[in-house]
Amino acid sequence: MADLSTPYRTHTCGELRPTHAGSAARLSGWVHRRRDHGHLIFLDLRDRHGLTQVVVDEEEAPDAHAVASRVRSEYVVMASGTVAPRDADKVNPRLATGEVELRATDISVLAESKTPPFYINEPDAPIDEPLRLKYRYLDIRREPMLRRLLLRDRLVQAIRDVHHANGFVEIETPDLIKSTPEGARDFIVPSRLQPGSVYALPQSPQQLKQLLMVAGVDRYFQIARCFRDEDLRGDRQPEFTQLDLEMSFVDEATVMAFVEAMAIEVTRATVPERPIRETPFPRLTFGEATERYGTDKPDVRFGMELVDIGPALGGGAGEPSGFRVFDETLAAGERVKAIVAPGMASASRRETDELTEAARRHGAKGLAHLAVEGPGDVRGPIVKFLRADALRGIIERTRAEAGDLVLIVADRTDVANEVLGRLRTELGARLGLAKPDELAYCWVHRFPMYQWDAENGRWDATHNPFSGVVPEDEPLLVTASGDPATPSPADPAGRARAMQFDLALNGWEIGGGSIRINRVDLLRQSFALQGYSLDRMRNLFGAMLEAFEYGAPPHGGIALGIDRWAAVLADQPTIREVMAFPKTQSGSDLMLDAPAPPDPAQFAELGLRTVGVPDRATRD
RNA sequence: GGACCCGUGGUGUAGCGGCCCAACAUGCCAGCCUGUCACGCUGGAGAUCGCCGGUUCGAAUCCGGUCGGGUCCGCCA
Repeated sequence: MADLSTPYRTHTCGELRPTHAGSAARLSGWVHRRRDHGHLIFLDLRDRHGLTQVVVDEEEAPDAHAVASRVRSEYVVMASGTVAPRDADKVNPRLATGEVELRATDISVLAESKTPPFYINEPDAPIDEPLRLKYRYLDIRREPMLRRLLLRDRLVQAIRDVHHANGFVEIETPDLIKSTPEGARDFIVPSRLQPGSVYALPQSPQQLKQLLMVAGVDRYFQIARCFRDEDLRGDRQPEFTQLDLEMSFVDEATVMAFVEAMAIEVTRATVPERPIRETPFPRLTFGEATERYGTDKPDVRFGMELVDIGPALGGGAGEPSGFRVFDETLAAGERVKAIVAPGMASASRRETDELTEAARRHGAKGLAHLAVEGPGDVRGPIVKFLRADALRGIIERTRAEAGDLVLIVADRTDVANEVLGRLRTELGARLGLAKPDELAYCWVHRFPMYQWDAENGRWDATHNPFSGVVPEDEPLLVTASGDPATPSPADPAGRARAMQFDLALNGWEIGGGSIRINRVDLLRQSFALQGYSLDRMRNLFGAMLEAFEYGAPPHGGIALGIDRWAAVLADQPTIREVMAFPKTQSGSDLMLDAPAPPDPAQFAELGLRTVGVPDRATRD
């Protein structure tokens, strides 16, 4: 360790113990709290390491006492004196340093402070978030925020350790790159040297890391800043951080195995007190995930899975169930699915109305419910329509028990899954079904390669456009017509599955990866299906396409959202809580007051002027 | 682009047509206090209720707009 001793302090505010008793010490920190007893003043001195009580006795140190009596909250103070053990009845068990105190002989004010706009010394006090963001440097002085940034530091540190221990090389890639059309809107940066041209900020280092594979780097990782100009959410900021990694000469199993082992080790190093629910991580195909949980990022801490009750209703083929909505849905080839809300049979009319309203908001035409009062005693508005055996069949298939509420959606498969998936998430939270400490990782893989973009009449990559196809599905990468220029929703390509894998944690999507296409012919074929002409491909991905002519090794990797990962590990509802300086939903930095109108001189230099924006968008 | 919620002394809340030129807690200021640790006691200052407009005899309270913040939809491979 370097020698970091300074004139300002001999110890931190979290360091002194009874073993230091009798020795001289000097502390510097912020005044956390002052307790003035007239001739005796107590100062709690705080730094990021802890809190130490400083005692100033007017008889012992009149000068120090005079200084202490004019000191206020958040003043930066240096206190020198002797470490003294406290009498047994004066020990403060809530402080790590509570068995000792510093008897000050000398106190000096290093900096005064205005009264802060909110409490820094009361960790539980609620504060309006905009205020916290404006004074983020004060917010970070508060213990909860500091604790979360320290957790994030442990996370990133553990990530670096594990990667280096496994032969990965951390390489930085540029932030001024070229715009590519896939995915989100780019942030662009005008070029001064080439007026009229722009750089784009990377949405992720995707192409660059693949080029590093072509370069032979073999195992790369980076804690990379990424930028996407889309609307914000609790789990989305315009700039965010990814753990980006890529490996050569690997298959799907190798990448997933490494990421899984890495995630476990990193989790244990970061939050050793939180149990990981299941290892190896459960693996669900995309189809299973959506059928059973109604989402591709399931929270597998609790069951309450979606159940297909079609078969209990005659499946549209046999005897009709008696309830016309169900029978017509099944006859149309659509689905009737259900979830069981445990203990909610006694839900009030108001509660069931709210659930129905939520279902409608999420796109369902309605929501049927059955309250299981006891064995054979089922109540609800649709009971009178249902044949007895259909009703019995529903209870059997859903395994609903006395006291449970069965919620049923009859709709297209995607609607039924999505609606019930959302209800499951909401009810799981409301009913407290998940153990709050538990960390439930799970893999979702075998995504469809493409989804049909009805608006543009073409196939769109479901995830990364460079993702490879599952080998046995390679023949499916064609259109029905045989010409990639005339795609249709019935093309075999729609059935092709990607070597794509997402990592979910407690219902958050924290990462997505794949084995990439490393053959130029397949890459071209895949892009052609997505409606890219050869010229457009060259313009957009020229470097990649050319590089792949020079021997691209088989490779694959993943990107994990560090902010989301940290938020879940820190048990926080938004990623803002684990970012030092986040932006508001409208993309403002309330502390720096960004974005701000441009300086016209800067604009002129770049050959730019604003058009069609309000007056306030220009600065004098 | 859309839906919904929030905006009252420094902070967090209460008040939701007249009882409010606004209450409570805490913070702040002053005085007192030698063992506190959310110290205590006494006293004091501090908000025209985000902003603009309207309804009304009367608006913190109702309505419209606007600004700011949040949740969600769209968007985000």
